[in-house]
Amino acid sequence: MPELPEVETIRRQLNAKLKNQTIKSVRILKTGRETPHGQAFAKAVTGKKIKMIDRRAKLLIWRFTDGSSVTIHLKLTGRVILVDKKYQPGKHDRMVFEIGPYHLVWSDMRQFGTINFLSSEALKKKLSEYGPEPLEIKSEQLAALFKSPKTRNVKSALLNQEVLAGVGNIYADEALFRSKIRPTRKLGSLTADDRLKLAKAVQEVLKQAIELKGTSSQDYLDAYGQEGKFEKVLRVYQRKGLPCKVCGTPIVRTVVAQRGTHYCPNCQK
DNA sequence: ACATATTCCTGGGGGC
DNA sequence: TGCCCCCAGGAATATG
Repeated sequence: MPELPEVETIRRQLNAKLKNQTIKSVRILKTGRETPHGQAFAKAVTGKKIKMIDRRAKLLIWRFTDGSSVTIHLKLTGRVILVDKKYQPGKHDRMVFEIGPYHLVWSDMRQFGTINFLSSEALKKKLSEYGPEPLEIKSEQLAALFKSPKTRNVKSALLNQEVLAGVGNIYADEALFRSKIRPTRKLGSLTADDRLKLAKAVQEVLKQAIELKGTSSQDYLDAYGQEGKFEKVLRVYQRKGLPCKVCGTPIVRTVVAQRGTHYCPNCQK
């Protein structure tokens, strides 16, 4: 599922192609997850010139030269892929864009994803709801976010987009493993050393995942339809019952904060 | 101000 | 082989 590293990978790929290009047409194949609804969406974005492709949290943002924008949240199974002009739309495709000489398809098997056309004010408001970008602050600043509330468990803090932006289930579990912290720990039980280790682990995991172009354990593909390679270095996520790569103890899967949660019962205290 | 439950949805896996 | 049931999960929303 697309988290910060996956969306950042797509952002870089799209920005290289779509910057300074104009949206020539929008074909809506399936309505319901866009605002404004239906043809009003197509009408709003047709003719807009892309100033840059941006990202905030897990949100892909097409910033237009007039200050308006399109935001796409891929949720669990969304894909945004550059295709050629002869492309035949598939079952799960929702929209096909013609942008300068390029063609772009947005698809979403489980239909959780959203796409919105926003005024500059609406975008500003939306982005203000997110916590800081973990790769744009110092590890000490990131560590400070894990101080309170003391009763919140550390996994739900990592997943909460208002605490920090962009971490989802895969990288939360991987960062907790790397910092040897059990996902059920309350923030109030973490030492200053735990918080700093966790902050550094979050940053390391996200950076490495961007280098490897994300994780494709489920449905994620990048803007060229390619899989990410982070899956090969996963240490706990989706490794239930497999031996811990550090100590050999079988990895445990439980549910924390309504999410499947993987950890090593020996390494993570 | 926290946790927990529910909702959206489809493909895939387990059970028989 | 083929049902049926259940489950994954981001985040908005409702409820405790």
